[in-house]
Amino acid sequence: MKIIIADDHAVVRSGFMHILNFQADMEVVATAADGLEAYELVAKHRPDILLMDLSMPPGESGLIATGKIKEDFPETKVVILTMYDDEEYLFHVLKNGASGYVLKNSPDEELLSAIRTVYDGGTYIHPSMATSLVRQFVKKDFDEAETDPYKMLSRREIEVLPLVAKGYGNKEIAEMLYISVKTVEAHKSKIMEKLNLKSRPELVEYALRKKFLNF
Amino acid sequence: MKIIIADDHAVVRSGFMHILNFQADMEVVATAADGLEAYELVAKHRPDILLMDLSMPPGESGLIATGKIKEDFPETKVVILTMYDDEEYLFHVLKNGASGYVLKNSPDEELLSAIRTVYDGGTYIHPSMATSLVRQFVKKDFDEAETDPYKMLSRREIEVLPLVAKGYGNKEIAEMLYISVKTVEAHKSKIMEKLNLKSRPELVEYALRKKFLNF
DNA sequence: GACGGATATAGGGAAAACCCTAATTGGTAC
DNA sequence: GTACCAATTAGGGTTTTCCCTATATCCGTC
Repeated sequence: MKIIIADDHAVVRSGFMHILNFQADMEVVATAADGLEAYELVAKHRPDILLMDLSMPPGESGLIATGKIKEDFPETKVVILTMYDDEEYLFHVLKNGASGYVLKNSPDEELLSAIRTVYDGGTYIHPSMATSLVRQFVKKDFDEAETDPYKMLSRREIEVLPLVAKGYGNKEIAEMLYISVKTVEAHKSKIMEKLNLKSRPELVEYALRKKFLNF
Repeated sequence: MKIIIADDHAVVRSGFMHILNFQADMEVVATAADGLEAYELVAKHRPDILLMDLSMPPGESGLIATGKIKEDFPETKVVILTMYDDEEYLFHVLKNGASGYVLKNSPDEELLSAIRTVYDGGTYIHPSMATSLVRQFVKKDFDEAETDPYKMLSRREIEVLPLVAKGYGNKEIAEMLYISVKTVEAHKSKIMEKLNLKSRPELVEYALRKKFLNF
């Protein structure tokens, strides 16, 4: 099978190429540094499999590219390789047409197995994430708006989130916003519920990721 | 030369191993998923080179591990492989004793060249960062004592600071570091005293400014 | 030996966070 | 009218943090 690898890190691309070219049934025909380049190479080489990183800053992301490639080159199957085990990413990627979702923190054998499963017409998802997928499938239809904190959270929640993340106490936040401590607690709890965050460190990380912490 | 690879992503480790084992003069003798494991493997194998990622959450970071390894195994040379091209990271890493700093967004040849340079007793820095280093070197005597957390804080304090800033509770940090809650409280208090920080938000801001939160 | 720093830990009380539950009001959509 | 969400607030119990004080050991320096 013909494979293209897309990852923003050159030595990482090279490493994957070495792994895959060791397999008798796999041949890496090209490598790309971002989604745009991946699209162009898919158009040129028409591979069986595109193995692509999800996040390739500053270039086009694997998510965007997946959608375009599935639309224009449906015979090429996309396997996403990523560090993100957050189910939100998984859902987005699958909705955009990817056939596989593999974590970078997986052994080679799993990556190879995923590629072969997808090549044979199946869909591969890391087992630890399959449960999340089923649960989410049962819920109401997933909506694009749900990835954007500005659409998921209320205005007040958007005010409270960075303050909590910056380490201000509930009492301090209450004084800043002219509300009661109980209200702050309630907002924080609701934020974590809406964003499915289980701990304060997760909240801080989320705030950092979403660039909420500009001092 | 004997090499150990440390990176939190299994397939990435494997990829690097493939690249390096292709070289007649290189042999990968072990791989580690975090700083702690890297330390143990260095103790066991006494490699010539440790090729290590800078950020390996949730395990011990490459920065912390570099300091420990340089202290206890000075004959092993550390090459940091990272996505971070920010000079702040570079300086911290070099101060902690690393001999090489290579960006993941580099071609194989550069990685191999860096390893060989370091093995031969040199120091390797990506050319794009060398200018920054010289500029900062000129400034450094003037500013260093005042602003350098690595001079102001003890090793343990440097471990505790980012954890506090990330929102982990004292109890959680105590469990992570195998110390008592009281010790965590003491370290945090000492950190704030030394850095003249008056509140938790100031501590978080400091940690962000000094780029402690991606470690 | 004296001193200081690093690391570790304790006691104890007050304050705060966490967590669960519950309620009210206003606005909007059906 | 009903249901839902946002904003606000409460009660109450448990856990944790904060803050102050104190101690011990080890190591390095003078």
